[in-house]
Amino acid sequence: MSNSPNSSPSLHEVPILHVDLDAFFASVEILDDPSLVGRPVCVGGSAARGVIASASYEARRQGVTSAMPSVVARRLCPELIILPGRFERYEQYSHRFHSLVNDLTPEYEPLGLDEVFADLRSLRRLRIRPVEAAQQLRRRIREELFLECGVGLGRNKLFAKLASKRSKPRIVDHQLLEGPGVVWVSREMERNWLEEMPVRALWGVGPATAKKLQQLGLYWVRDLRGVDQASLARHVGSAMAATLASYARGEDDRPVDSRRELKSLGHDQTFATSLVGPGEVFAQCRHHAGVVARALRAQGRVARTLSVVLRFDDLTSLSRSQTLPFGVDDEAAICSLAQALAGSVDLSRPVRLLGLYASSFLARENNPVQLSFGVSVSSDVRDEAVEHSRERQMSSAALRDALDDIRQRYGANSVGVASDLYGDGLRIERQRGSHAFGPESPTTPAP
DNA sequence: TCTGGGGTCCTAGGACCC
DNA sequence: TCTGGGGTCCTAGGACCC
Repeated sequence: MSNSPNSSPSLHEVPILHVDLDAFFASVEILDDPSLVGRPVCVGGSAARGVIASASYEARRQGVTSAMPSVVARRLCPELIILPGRFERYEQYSHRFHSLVNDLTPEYEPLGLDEVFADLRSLRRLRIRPVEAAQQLRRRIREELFLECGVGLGRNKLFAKLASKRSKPRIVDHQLLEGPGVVWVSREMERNWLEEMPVRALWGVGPATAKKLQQLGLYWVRDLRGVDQASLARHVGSAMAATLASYARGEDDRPVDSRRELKSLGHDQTFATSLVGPGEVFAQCRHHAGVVARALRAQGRVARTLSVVLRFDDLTSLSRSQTLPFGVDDEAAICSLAQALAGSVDLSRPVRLLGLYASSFLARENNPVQLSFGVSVSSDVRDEAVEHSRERQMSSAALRDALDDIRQRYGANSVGVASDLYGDGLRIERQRGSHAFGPESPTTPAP
């Protein structure tokens, strides 16, 4: 890796840039609270089932890494400070980060809050060398956001990402070693890079795929070169086989896409103590429905498909979904569908995680039926409510049909859930017992 | 040591239409 | 009367990314 500045490559050679902020969440926390400087800081869940989302380099020196269970992290580093995370704050920093990249080129594609790919080809007329552009970007991120980052440059996303990984600081024997900050992979270097790379380093190869490849005797990227793609496909699927074959040749045709649209959104939560029984699960559905409904409205979208995911104490998961002929963004409607979907599975086992996801988006103005229900109607819908009373009747009927359909498919009545729609409100009752789990409190009588 | 929460994409089977 | 094949949508599960 001869990344000496005097052999700086051309834009033609390394048009793709990847930036990755160092220890992003933890760094923001330290910026906002200077008393944390020099201390081992993490962001993550501190409860029994929590994991580390981001670890400062001081924490990493003690062996703490992201995705590590917090229980383990604390054992490695008893003085570890685990903060709960303030995602609105990280989003503010992320927007400022994106706007610095945007000053370089509008052709960029965010990956999470703290990484960005950029296509530098539009800089051609400025006669700026890619390494120079990368160094400028790093300087601005440091001087204006007070954050550190690593930048990689390559022919495509594959090499840019591998390069940015090498640009970062490393921990060796509990000591922090500075990284080069900017790393590029020139055409001559590409083959050597791939030669020494384990398959696990490739994008899309996680623990499961790595294990399958290992069983086939494939440990290194170079091992993939001679493999017959059709026989590889029998083990890892045709799409993965094609991707691996391309990457092994250093080819990656994924474009930098600055116009990607959100395809799904949702909310899930792992509980320190598992939920027991339909009552607790349904109450949590209502909370999740509120989160998802607000997120949809913030996006100006309605969703036709809702999915519920349950994870049990043995870590097995199960999902149920339903696609409607119209979109919803209303808390009451989403809640009743979520409860019907959750109620269609056997809830006698404790539930460790409950997730609720929305997809198949429509723009609100393209929704064939405008849904609205009493308790959580947003103001703009309420203004239209009177003149759209007929549509509202339609939507109530359509929603009821959807709920009936769920019960018919899954035999939901057999697990003790029934529902009724009345007026503008919605209520779900358990057949056994008189508890109500609708939008009203359990003791509220029907109007 | 025992695994979060935000997402994306792929696969496979079934239903339905032409 | 018995049967095809392709396309699209939906559902469920799994793997992966940060």
